[in-house]
Amino acid sequence: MEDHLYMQIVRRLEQDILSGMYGPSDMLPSENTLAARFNVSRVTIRKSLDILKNNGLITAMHGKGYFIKPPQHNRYSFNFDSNTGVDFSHFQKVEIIYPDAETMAALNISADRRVVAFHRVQERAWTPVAYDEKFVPYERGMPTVEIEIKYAEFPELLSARHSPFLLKGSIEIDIAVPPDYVAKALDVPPDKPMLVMRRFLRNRDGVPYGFGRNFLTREFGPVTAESGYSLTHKF
Amino acid sequence: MEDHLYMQIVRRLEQDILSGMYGPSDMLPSENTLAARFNVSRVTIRKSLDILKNNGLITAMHGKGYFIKPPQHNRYSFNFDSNTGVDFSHFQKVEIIYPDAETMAALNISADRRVVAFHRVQERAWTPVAYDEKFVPYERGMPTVEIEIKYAEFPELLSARHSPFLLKGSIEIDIAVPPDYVAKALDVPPDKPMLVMRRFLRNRDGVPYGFGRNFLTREFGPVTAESGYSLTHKF
DNA sequence: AAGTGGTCTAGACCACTTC
DNA sequence: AAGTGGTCTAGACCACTTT
Repeated sequence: MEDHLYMQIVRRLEQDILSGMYGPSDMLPSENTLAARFNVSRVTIRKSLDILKNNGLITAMHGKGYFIKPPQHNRYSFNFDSNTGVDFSHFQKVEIIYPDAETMAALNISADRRVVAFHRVQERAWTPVAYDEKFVPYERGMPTVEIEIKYAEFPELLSARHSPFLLKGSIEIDIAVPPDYVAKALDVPPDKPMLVMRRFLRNRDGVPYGFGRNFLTREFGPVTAESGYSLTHKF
Repeated sequence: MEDHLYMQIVRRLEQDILSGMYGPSDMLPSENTLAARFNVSRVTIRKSLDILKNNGLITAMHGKGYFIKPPQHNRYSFNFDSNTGVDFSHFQKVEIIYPDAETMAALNISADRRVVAFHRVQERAWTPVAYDEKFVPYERGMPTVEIEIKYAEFPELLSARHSPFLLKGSIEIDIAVPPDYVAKALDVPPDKPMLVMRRFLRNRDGVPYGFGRNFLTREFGPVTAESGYSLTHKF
């Protein structure tokens, strides 16, 4: 338990709000009222209210007051670890190849430019549930493939060589027929569409740095995302 | 342009960090140093640093200092509006029906309990690209279907009747064969799997309040999500 | 001991809203 | 004019890390 004043107040107000003490779009007591009630300075109250604001419980209106805010259900977020829902990551191979059409487009490179490809099968309970492949443009003077293996993570591989904090990531969740080698490795029938997560890493100027595909079997299950408040503690 | 001191400082530090002035896991100058440099009080500097902290650019270590934080690419978020990527929402019908197996499970109700179902086809450029259906347990004393129509949004419908700030939302993105009436309405071949987003609304105790399915055609495109810093302004 | 971030205070002034 | 949130200050004390 945190024993800081502002945290106590945050938890207290959280409880009050979630318990329905205030109706939707009701007003909270003013900063000065709250400061007096909790016997703290206005600065401390403001710190508490700031946290509630950031967590989406309330919004402040200048000159009016603080209002209860219904949870927003239009922004969803989910974790992607390339390890979530996976017991074991069976490394397949690293190779330097000419990219397929999709990889070419994703990395914005021409057909004669080769890429380093990392392949692995992801298992759960000794059953393959996903296939993950990552592509990085191959550059002369790159460390040998053997050395790359220990950087086989993505984007960690890139972080080691480029300014990591310049990178922006995005994911596209789609449905696609996997390449034959993926279907074979996952032991699923070919020509059957699968859930696929395409990952893109770009720098701030939009220049692609890496591209990855993650094919998920039925056993893997759906991709799940959540919305609503973020609370400082559970009830 | 904001002319507040703390915002000027935030933008300035953002630029410095993103331009690569500090290496990864480098230290920022101390609060006192920054306060002196920008000629503001320590409180103001802390407010600026707090914002950078919340946006994921830095982390503070007690007794040590502030450190540049590489962007995290394991948490992704996306918008779901049931209107994004859609021009026009063609309302199909509202009906009170007995639920299918999936809806029964999602709403945790028995087979003899009826549900109110809302159907609509979502179009882009006069072409159907998605089918959206929502299910709510039917209760005696509910307003008539005609009245419900104006609440045909989801979860707004529920918000009006239940404590809205008690609701938690989640989405499952999956691949599924649509029901015949969906395939027909979207003019896609039956028995072909589609991208589907299942939406769940529960209260804080996990009790289901609403369930929805959103079938996306190939024309709709992938679901896209983003990771990385959240910046206070664009460069 | 010196430096760092973390908490908290009392008070000033401003901008906005309501009466 | 009174009340509200928003910005900013100077200063105190604490907890943690380094030297």
